[in-house]
Amino acid sequence: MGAKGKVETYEDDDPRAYEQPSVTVDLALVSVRGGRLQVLLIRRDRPPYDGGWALPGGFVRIDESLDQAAQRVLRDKARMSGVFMEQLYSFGAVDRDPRWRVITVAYYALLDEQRFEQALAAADDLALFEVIVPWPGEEGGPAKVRTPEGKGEELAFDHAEVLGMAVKRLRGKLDYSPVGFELLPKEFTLRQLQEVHEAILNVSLNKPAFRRKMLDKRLLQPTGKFETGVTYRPAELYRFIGRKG
Amino acid sequence: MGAKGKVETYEDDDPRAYEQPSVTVDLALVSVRGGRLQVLLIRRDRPPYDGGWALPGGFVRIDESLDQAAQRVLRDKARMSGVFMEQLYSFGAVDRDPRWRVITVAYYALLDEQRFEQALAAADDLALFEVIVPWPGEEGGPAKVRTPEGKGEELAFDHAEVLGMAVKRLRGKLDYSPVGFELLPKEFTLRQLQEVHEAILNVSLNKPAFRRKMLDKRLLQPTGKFETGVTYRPAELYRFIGRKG
DNA sequence: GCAAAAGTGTTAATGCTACACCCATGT
DNA sequence: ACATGGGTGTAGCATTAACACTTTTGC
Repeated sequence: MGAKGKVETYEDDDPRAYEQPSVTVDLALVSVRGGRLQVLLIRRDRPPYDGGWALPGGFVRIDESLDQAAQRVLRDKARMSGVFMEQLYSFGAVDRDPRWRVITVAYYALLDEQRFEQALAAADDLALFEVIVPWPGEEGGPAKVRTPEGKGEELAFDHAEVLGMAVKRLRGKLDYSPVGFELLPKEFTLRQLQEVHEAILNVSLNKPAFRRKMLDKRLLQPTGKFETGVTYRPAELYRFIGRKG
Repeated sequence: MGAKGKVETYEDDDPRAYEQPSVTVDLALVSVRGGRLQVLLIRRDRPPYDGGWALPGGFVRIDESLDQAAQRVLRDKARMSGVFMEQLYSFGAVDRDPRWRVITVAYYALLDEQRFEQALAAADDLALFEVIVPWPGEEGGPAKVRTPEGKGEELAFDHAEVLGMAVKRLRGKLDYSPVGFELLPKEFTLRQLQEVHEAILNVSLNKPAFRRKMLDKRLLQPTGKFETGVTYRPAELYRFIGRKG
């Protein structure tokens, strides 16, 4: 690879000189329903991990950015767009796919209950799982998943690590960013917001303290409307000031 | 690409069906010297960005993980190993390199003053720059760099964004993780630690408050030794309990 | 003694937790 | 009337910020 002149050239410029790893994006589609953190997974029907469950994903094409690839996968697999989505981390162990060398750039997307159910209905190959990540996960340990009936299932590839890191990231961003609101409809009660926080953190929170902390942030606008059809005093509905006009 | 059977197959399995993007790792080698945040950059001697300054980087090979690739680049470019390094973010805009489609996985590495100077001395193509990122960078705006003499320089590719995000990440991790210690020698004074924090955050901090906050974390061990050669009362030297025995 | 920076003590403000209590609704 | 959860007030605790002050060194 004839280096000429300087001892250390900046780079061996031409990528075609090497065999290239492939690049995929994988998506953790998460929601909170009934106080539980949930995720949409796709069943593998061939080896490796035949019968296991995987995050939906796909190759990054030569003419699209990483973010565009993630959006495309979201459209193709869940028939959905306009969802809050952020890049999570890139996973590049050599043997993470036993067939080929594949680097994956993981994203997580936050779906409110309605969109989550839309996705579940629109894509017949997606299934819903609860996510279990014990509290002090610290250095992003792996997540476990189980069916709503409680049956534990195996995650394919390194997707348990990916999902574990997604939950860890959510936990970290919860107080200083509006991720909590992305999991709720446009109008929601403070109790719903608290349930979202409790599901993500896997702890129970003090009601008055939570309430005041949220209101003090000046990110919530009271609508003057109230929930209906409840047998107790109806809670006021709030809007998040910022995203999702 | 003949999909058979199910409507949505899990993935078009074979990566060789597509033209593949290339993957590189780029490294932000940062340190704090003289109360200033600094970075090591490499001069480009050919288009694109001829004469501009870039983060050292290199292609990810087929038989090495992302972390291994980052370690290799650190060895090759800075002749160094055993340095604290973490993955930062992956950048994948289609036109971020005008020649080829290249996705880069960015890492940042934290060097103490001594290692920083070793790297600068060992690699004749690296140069030192000060990093300027105004405080409320919020959504990780681009960084600017200038020479120690104050001359502003251009960063190649999207490396201003990468460096900006590295600083933002450092700022975020400063309170709840030991990143500050990685920029200091094994034994250091509390004033030095404060200077590191001030340089990263670009704010000035209250001395007694900082002191107590650090000591209360139980991460610092007093050595009983004191700095020498100063014209004022010598400060005690502390060690970080944890990393770097 | 003086200058400079290390290191300590005190007070005030702030934020969070816990708990008690009242309010509004459906049955 | 009562059960249920929404919503508010208050007091206590811990953490942090600000400032004044004392200590130790070199000159």
